[in-house]
Amino acid sequence: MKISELISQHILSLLDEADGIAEIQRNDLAVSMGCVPSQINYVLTSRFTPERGFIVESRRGGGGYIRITRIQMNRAEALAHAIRSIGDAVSPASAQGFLTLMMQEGMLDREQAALIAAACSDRAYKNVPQHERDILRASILKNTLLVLL
Amino acid sequence: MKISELISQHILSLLDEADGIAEIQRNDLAVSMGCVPSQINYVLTSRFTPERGFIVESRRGGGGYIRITRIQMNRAEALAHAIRSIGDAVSPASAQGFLTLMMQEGMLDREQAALIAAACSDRAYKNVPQHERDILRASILKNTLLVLL
DNA sequence: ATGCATAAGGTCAGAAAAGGTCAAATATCA
DNA sequence: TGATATTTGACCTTTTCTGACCTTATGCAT
Repeated sequence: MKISELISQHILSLLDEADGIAEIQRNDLAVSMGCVPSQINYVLTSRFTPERGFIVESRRGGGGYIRITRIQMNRAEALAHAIRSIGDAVSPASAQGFLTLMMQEGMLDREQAALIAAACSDRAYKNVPQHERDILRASILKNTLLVLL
Repeated sequence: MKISELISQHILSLLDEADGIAEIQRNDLAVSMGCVPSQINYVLTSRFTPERGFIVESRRGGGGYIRITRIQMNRAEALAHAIRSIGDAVSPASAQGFLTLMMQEGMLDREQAALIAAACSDRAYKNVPQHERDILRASILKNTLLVLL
C-alpha cells in the first residue's frame, strides 16, 4: 500500500472521530508513518484541497500544528434539515447545544452562532413569562437560521 | 500548551476582570508562569500590539510595573454608543431602520444585519402579545448587538 | 547633595521547535 | 514507453524560548 494512501486514511479517520476537525504535528505523524515530513505536505496538497472540501491551516514555530477541516459541502441542505428538526419549544441549554453542534458541523461560524445564541438567551426574555420562553426561543431560532439558508 | 499562549490568556483574563487595564510585575509573572522574564516581553510585543488594540506602558526601577490597556476600537465604541441609544421598546420599522443605518456605518455586515433582523421580526413573535413585542424586540436587539462588542 | 546598593524592566542575539518548498529520483499506470 | 504520481532529502522561514548584558528608578548612608 502506498504510504500516501495510509497517511490520507489516517487523517480521514481523525476527521471522522473529531467532528471534521483534525489537528496533527507534522513531524510526529511522519515518524509514526515512517516517512519523511515533507511527505505529509505532499498528501495534504494532493488530496486535502479546497476543491475536495478541505481547509488546511498551519502554524510554524514552537507549538506549531497543521489543522485539517472538512467543509460542509451542502450547507444549505444540512441547515434545512437542522431547522426542520427544531421542535415547537426549545430550552436554553438545548438551544446552546444545538448551535454548538451546528458550528462544529460547519453550518455556522463562531460569530453567527454567538449572535443567534444571544437572541435565544433568557437574558433577552426578561419580561416574557417563563412558560412561553421556550416557545419563543424555538421560533426565533428557526427564523434566524432561515436567514442563512 | 505553549507558554506564550498561557501568558497571553492570563493577561487577557486580567484585562477582562479589570475593565481593560491590567498591571503586572514582569518578574513575578515570569516566576508564576515558569519562564524567563524576557518571555513576557516577547508575548507583549508579539501579541499585545497597537494594531491588535493594546497599549503597553511600563516603568523600571523600584516599584516598576507593566501596564497593558485594551484600547477601545472605533467600531466597538460606535457599537456601544448605538446600543446605549436603544430605548426600552422598539417598533419593527425602527429596528429595521436602525440595523440598516448601522450597516451603512460599517458597524455590521449584511449577514449580521439580516440575522439580527430575523431575530427582531414580528414573524418570530407569533405567540407574544402585541403590546409586549416592542419591549422584547428592544431587549433582543441589545443582547445580540452586545455579542459584536 | 552624592554615590552606591537594590529593584525593577528592556534589548538582542542565538538556540530550538515547528512547519514549508522545491527539485531530483523512483515507482506506477495506461 | 511516456505521462503522471509518489518519495526523499537538502535547504528555508516562522515562531518560540532562553540567557547574558543593559538601563532606569528608588532609597539609604554619608
